[in-house]
Amino acid sequence: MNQNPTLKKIAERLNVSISTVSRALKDHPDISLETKKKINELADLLEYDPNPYAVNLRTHSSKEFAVVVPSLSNFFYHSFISAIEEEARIFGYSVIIYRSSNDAKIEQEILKSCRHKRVSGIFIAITSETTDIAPFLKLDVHGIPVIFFDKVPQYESCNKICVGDEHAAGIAAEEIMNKGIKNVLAIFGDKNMSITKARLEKFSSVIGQGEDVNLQILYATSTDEAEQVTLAALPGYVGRKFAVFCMSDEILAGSMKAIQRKGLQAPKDLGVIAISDGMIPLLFYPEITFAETSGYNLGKLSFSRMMRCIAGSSFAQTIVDESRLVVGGSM
Amino acid sequence: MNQNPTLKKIAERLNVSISTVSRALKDHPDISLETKKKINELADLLEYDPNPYAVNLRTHSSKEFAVVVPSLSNFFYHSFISAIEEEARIFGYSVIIYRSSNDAKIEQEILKSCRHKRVSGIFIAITSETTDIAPFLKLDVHGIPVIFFDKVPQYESCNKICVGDEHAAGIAAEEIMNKGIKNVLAIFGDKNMSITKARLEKFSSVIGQGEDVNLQILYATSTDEAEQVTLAALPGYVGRKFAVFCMSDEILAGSMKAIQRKGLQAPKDLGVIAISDGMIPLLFYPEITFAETSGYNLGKLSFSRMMRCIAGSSFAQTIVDESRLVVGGSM
DNA sequence: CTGAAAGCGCTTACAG
DNA sequence: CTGAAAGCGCTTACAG
Repeated sequence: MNQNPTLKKIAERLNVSISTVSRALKDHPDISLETKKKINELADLLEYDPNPYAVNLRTHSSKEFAVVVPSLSNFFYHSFISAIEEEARIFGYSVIIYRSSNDAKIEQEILKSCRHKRVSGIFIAITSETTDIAPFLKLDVHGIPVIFFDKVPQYESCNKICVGDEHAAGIAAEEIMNKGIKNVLAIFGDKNMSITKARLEKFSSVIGQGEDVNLQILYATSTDEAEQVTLAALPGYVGRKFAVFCMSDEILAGSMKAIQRKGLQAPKDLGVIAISDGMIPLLFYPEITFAETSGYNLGKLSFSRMMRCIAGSSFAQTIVDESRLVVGGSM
Repeated sequence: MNQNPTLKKIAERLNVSISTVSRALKDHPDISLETKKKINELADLLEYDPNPYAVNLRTHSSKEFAVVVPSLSNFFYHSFISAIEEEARIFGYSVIIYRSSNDAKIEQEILKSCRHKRVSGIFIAITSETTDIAPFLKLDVHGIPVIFFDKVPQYESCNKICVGDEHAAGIAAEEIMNKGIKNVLAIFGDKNMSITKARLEKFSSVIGQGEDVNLQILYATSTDEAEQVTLAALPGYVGRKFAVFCMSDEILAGSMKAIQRKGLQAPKDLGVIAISDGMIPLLFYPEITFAETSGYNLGKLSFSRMMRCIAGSSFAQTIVDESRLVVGGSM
């Protein structure tokens, strides 16, 4: 059973010291070209790769980023992770993905593991239960930068990269206004979430600028509930020119079920518009028009912020990514 | 900046040797109860946790499993990972998730990283490009068990945990027969994939047992293509009693779009049935009837196989998880 | 230009 | 029951 090659083995075979091999492999200027050449050749031949545990033990640094998300079955996080991986590859980092299952206790365990592993940095969308952000700040102090994305804490002084909730809600509302629709049924998520508040406020304010507009606002905390409330509200609109706005994919899935159940078809019988990461709107015909919240963009932004932190930038910053309208056939 | 506590620090504070601390913390019988007690108390107080790099360097073993999947935006893999994490937590292992992006080169890099990290075991769904399985076998030889799941290689002598393709196709076909439907439009995926062959063969054979049954088989390698081929085929069926069978979620998404586009509604105008992991069928009203392929079950099966390998079982085994019918309202 | 040595934090065979 | 010592594989200040 051939073991992984080590510096020692290479050194013995070449009759040089371990130090020399180590230096040659990292192209240290002290080592002669000739020595470097023969060492590199043998290392290539043996497919030498440094033992990451030994390196870490010595240097206290891993070239690893951690990404922590509440859930993986989510197009938005998926594209976020894609963006991080793309960038990380370029800079020679690898990416470890953790899933908190939206459980604050698991999140704490993951954090601890990240600390012990001395990851180079953490990208995290916190759970909805997370209240204590002291552990995160502590990591930052210990030299492990933390970039919060999407689900971020209220606390001001940390690095936050967010979806432009107001902006997305605004362009959805404008699209409704542009179509001259005067009756609007808007379904929002959990009243207590800051994301709901931000989207609701902007949406209402834009819609409120129209004349004679009739806006009904409902809330749902799950896909099932969204189906129920939409189902109950729809009869009041049938026959009139109206639009349904869904503030998220979770809501959209439920509302679309209610709409199908009532036998209504967009854009003939009603308009449908959502804020979405872009997966679910494509499953229907016609495709649903939506204000896109792009995980991919957020990933790119987060990564460049991370690299700045690693380079030593210490001030915290909140970055907001703007949304764009993706036109389907549902309005 | 307070560093992480180490054995040395605890030893110094308590005026004992590092060896004693190490032993006390792992409840070694040699150490007196009294000593153990005071050491454990201090360790708790300091929130001591062994440095995983040092432990690994010494013992050549990490308590980590790697899960490698082609894609994360997939309900099936998501529930597979859930199952693995649940079990791993119980046994004190942590789980690292890698994504190969269905790229054989990235897969190789991940494998290399797993080897260097000396993970305790690997669960992998291989890419569709993967042809050389020698690297996997090599890991097995080096004492890192590899459990293939879902997307598995042809090679016989390895541990494979698969979805029951034949079984799922069989129960979907039976459901169609039971409903007395004589016209069947079946859409399958990439002709070259073994999964397609297995499902097709069983499906055809069960349908073939019916009398006067008219079966049309089409292929599509993407959601868009599924939409196109379904769209082209539908007009031939309108007005007759017929069913559409979709062999996967990818196909289902496309076919449903075509069905919606033609203004057809299940179960009034046609029957719809699929093989699915259970996410997409729930987005429609009525919900689509499907033969379930459960990632969760597969995860549980894979994990118990893994633990057996770690315990020393050396013979390879192929396990097939059977499917069950989830009745929606589409038939 | 090259090497010997110390040390990262742990485990464990050996000695007492 | 406890400790000194070696060593896992690496890096780097120090010496020559």
